[in-house]
Amino acid sequence: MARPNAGTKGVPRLDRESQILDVASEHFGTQGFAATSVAAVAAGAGISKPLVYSYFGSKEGLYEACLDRGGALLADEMERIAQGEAVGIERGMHTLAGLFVLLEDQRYLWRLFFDTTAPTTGPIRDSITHYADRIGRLADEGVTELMTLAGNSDPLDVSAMTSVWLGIVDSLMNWWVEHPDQTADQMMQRCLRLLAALFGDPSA
Amino acid sequence: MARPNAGTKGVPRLDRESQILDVASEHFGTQGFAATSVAAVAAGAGISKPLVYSYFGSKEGLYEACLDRGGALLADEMERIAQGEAVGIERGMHTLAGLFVLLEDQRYLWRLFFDTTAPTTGPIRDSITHYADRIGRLADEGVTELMTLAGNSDPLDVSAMTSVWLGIVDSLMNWWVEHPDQTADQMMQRCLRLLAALFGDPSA
DNA sequence: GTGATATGACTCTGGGGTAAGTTACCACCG
DNA sequence: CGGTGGTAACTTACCCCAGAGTCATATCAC
Repeated sequence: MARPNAGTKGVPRLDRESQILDVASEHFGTQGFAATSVAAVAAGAGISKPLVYSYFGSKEGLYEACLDRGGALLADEMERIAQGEAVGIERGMHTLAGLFVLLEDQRYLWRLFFDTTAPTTGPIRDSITHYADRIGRLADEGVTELMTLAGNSDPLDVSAMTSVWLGIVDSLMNWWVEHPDQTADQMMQRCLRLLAALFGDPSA
Repeated sequence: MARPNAGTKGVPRLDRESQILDVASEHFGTQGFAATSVAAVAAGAGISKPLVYSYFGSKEGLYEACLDRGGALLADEMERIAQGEAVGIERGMHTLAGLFVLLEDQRYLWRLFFDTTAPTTGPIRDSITHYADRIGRLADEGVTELMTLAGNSDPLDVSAMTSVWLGIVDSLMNWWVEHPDQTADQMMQRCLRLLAALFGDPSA
């Protein structure tokens, strides 16, 4: 029977995969795993569902591919930043600056790794754990430095502080999503002002 | 045909409703709306699915009932705390102390109002908005005070700082969920230590 | 022609929602 | 104080559909 839209459109697999991952990451990042449907992703990419399955195997495979691409991007950049000389609060600010620039066009990416509706078993669990650990280790490192300088090295305190730090990043990313007109630079300036307000920085 | 488990078990409606809401709030709060199934809630409460529907009408009705009960509890307590004299960081600490005591046995409750998989239309949207606004207004009030004292009253700055503050509360609640052995009092002491580490409090 | 790109039209399962029936409690009547 | 009808509390067994996943086929580049 006639299938008027079939046949290649001349888009190579790797390009198409990348395009699908763009759409899928946004859906997963904003709606969450459970609330995202593969059909919606396919429609968003302007293709049909079977092509998505042909390239990624399953919904979980698609999510995993998003995690791998996004996680590598995030973790690599954060590890690069962590090699700087800054410590304590300053290191945190450098990290934020890097994240703002990196994620300006995909602000939802951060949330992929904090989705409570994601499956907690199998390769997805592993992938989330892997990248969350890489990111978390850097956060932990920075927080440990800061806490040690302040004379506190209680492991639970460090753990809680790390969680708070990641929560701060999370809430800034969410706020940014809701304020699309804000540039990365404006975000950074804002963070510096907030910091100044908190610490009564005389330069404010 | 035989229905060996049918018939009343002598539990009055209001008691049963409350029990269902306990289970449902925990599921919704930990798994999120989309990833929670009514059957699982019913099983958790030791009853069958139709009873849940008989009492709450729909999955959304059930969620709304959770929101109403939890939201009233949260907002009332936070409004009570806000009547105190404390300002700035101190007010924040008082709020945390109150929340820790209030939520010691239902730490997931906070997350009901920050679930991205919840429907964004209809009465649920209204209910979330209502309580999030009540809570958010208090947070905004406290943050505005703090920022004004520091000489910054830019509305976007205040908005972002409020978001960060709510994010801090959120991350502390999440950390608490993952550390069930920690008491409310221990949490409060920990927060004071973290604050001291940040601000170099000489009393530390 | 061959293989990569692509799709229409299916199947099937999980979970929201329902119809109809069962049992226990209780108020009221005799 | 026993019967008895009404209602509240409950269940089994089902319907139904959205969405995950598949199959057979069609088109195009080379």
